Amino acid sequence: MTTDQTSPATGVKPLRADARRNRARLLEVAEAVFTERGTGASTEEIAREAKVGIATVFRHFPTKEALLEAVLVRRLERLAEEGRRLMAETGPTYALFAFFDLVLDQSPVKNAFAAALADAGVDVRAATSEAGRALGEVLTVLLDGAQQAGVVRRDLGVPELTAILVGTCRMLEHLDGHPESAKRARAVVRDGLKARTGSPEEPLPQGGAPS
Amino acid sequence: MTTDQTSPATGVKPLRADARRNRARLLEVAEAVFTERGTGASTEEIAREAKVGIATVFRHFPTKEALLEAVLVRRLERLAEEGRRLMAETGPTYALFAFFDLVLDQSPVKNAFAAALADAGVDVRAATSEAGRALGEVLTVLLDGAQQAGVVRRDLGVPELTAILVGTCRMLEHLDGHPESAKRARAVVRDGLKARTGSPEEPLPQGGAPS
Amino acid sequence: MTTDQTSPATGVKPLRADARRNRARLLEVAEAVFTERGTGASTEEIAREAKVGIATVFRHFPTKEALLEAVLVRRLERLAEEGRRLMAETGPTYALFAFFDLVLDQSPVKNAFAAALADAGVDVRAATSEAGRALGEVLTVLLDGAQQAGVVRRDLGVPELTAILVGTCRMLEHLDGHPESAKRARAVVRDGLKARTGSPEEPLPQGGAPS
Amino acid sequence: MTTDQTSPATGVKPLRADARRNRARLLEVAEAVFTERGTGASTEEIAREAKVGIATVFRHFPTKEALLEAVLVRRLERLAEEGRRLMAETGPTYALFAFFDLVLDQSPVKNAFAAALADAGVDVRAATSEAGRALGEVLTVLLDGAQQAGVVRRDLGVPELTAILVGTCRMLEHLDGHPESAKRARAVVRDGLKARTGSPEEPLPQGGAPS
DNA sequence: GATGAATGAGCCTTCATTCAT
DNA sequence: GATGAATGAAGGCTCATTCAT
Repeated sequence: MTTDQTSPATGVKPLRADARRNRARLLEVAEAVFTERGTGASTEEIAREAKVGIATVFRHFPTKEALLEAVLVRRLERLAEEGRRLMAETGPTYALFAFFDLVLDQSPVKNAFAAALADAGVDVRAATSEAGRALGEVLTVLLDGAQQAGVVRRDLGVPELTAILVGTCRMLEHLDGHPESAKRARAVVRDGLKARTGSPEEPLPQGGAPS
Repeated sequence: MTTDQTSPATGVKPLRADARRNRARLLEVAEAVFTERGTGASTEEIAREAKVGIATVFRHFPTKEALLEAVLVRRLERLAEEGRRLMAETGPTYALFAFFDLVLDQSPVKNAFAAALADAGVDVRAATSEAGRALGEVLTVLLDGAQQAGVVRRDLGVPELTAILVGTCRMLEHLDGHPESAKRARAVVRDGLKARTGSPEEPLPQGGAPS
Repeated sequence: MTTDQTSPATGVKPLRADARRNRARLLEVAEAVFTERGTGASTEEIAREAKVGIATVFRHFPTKEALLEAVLVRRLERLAEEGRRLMAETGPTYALFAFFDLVLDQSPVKNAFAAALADAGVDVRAATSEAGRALGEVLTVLLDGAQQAGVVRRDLGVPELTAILVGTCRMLEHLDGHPESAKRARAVVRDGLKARTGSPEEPLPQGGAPS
Repeated sequence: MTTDQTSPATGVKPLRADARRNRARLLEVAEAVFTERGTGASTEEIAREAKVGIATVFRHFPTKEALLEAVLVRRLERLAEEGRRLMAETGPTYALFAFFDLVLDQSPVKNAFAAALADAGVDVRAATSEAGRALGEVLTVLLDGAQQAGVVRRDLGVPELTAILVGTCRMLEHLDGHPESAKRARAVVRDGLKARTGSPEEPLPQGGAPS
């Protein structure tokens, strides 16, 4: 489900076998390179690392920005998938926290999830994208579950949740190499998310911020 | 106190009047441009915006990185100053939260405090720099005060605090244009910072401190 | 022999036809431009003269210095080749003088052999380079031959020879446009090279060697 | 005679005391810097080393080229003076060789006499300059003396002599750090200059090359 | 007359993107 | 469809030279 390859209704001509392989490898490599060297990494470097001619990159992704977007989409898709999995495996009470941990546990350097989201205004489009919406739905389910279970304060919606996740990524990035400190910073956010006993927050109004 | 112009003992030759004006304007403009367009903004653009020849920029800051650093230092100095002021005006119990609010209230776009800190490895040097150390001291005082007053959990140190501040900036950046959501995200962090165990009697300041 | 195009064992990927053409043209043009306007000539000018985009120059030679070095290497290679040829065709007695004449006969303007050798410390690496060593060997053979034949003083080695050649280039450069004077200056050096003591019977070649 | 300062007939307004001092120091420093770092050394560096504002340099020498020329002229003047001295002290037989040695003994690095002469076409004007002509006359005397004394071949004129001197500088520059080799190279030139016994060269025609 | 800040042209180099093979 | 060479627009930085103090 991650990469559409044979879905008959997409209207996209099915790629040749090698082309599909190239595309997949490119995405893989691009993700690695972008997260390691930042989005400023050169297209040529990605091509080299993927052992592909530069022109091949541009055949698959007409623009560097398109490549970035594709990488982001893949990430969002994967996150949505993992969210669904956690919901099923862990149950509503803990799934949200498990999801948080899962995202944050990715090496902070590798975790340019945030960076990718914010960079170059790509996020705007990403939010409206299919993948963005799908992830939004998953997050909604996770959040609802946790709130129903009474373990997360009720005044939060998906937009806040996303922002908090992104911000926490940044925190940990800043504390890279200091695991003890990182642990404490995470505790701060986790405790802040918890439903506060004896202070019933007003419920969320509908429709507010970007997902 | 920010710009020495008559201090007799600094050892730095006092700049000519016009030069000082240009330098100041450059820093101002550079801060604006860097925060608006990111640190990738071209030196030439800054020169243009400051109505100055490109060489003038390089006369004042021999390197783009030097310019970035200068902007950052200025910011750190300002923050330290404001921290000191808040401590004096607001008292130890509320000063830390007031400082947080003050930092976060700066237009999130302008608040590339985080970005500047993280970018280009500048932060490393910045941390060791005079300005970084000064700010560190102020933060220490603020944090100690709040912890002594029992309003902030005791397992936090300045590094965690800084990271949390940076991360929260990011959060709000992500929620730019959605003040209600931003308010809630801030509440999450604020609550997370509060001392947890057995101190329900200590009322937390609501939405900042009296100023 | 100068440019390998089909040699199967070089390990360097054979360039595409057009690329090879460009590379060759670039070297040609660069040699001309550098010798005419000095090594300070701009890369852009070379690109323009070669009717090539500036980036093409940098694709072939990642650095201006690399380009300079390539030009120099080519020169050294050519010289070594000609030295070998002269040795074979002219014989040990006259080959060295013939080589001198050949080098000096190149239009003095074009003869920045010296300039290239001395400029920018490139010479250091050049001397250790393959090409430098090859030329050194050829010179050794030429010199040995001439000394064995008794036509060149025995207190000279290759280093002195090289320096004398370079210096004589400079002389002639200085006398460009005045062939009579140049001829006399050459005679001075030639006579100075001759074996001095007790070998008057060996007649020196007049004005070069039979070719 | 080296620097005209009070000569009433030059038409140049006599400089203020400090101005004259500055001019002298500038020439001194410029000579040092140019010979050490090459003529590419920046004007600003010279100003700094001379402890003078950059504008002062341009007040005295309206152009970098003008400065270079002035340095060269000073050199030529000094050389002429030393030539005269040697003629007087050493006598016609040895004066020319002494002059050669004197020039060549200057540290080859410092001996950008050649470089300066050749660079930027300055030499052309220099040759026609007062200083150039003066040096030419001295050289004529030296050469004539040596030829009359029978220690230098008769087919040489001043142009050839100059070129040989320049070229020999280059030789030694190339052999910098190898005094033994340098000594041998010098011997080659010296021997080449000597009158050859039993091969009476044809006398020089009048008027041939630049001085 | 001295100073040093300002200037803009120019240099080397990089990079996303297009074109010929 | 893949390849890699070619392209030109920037970008950071330097330097001779001019201008205001």
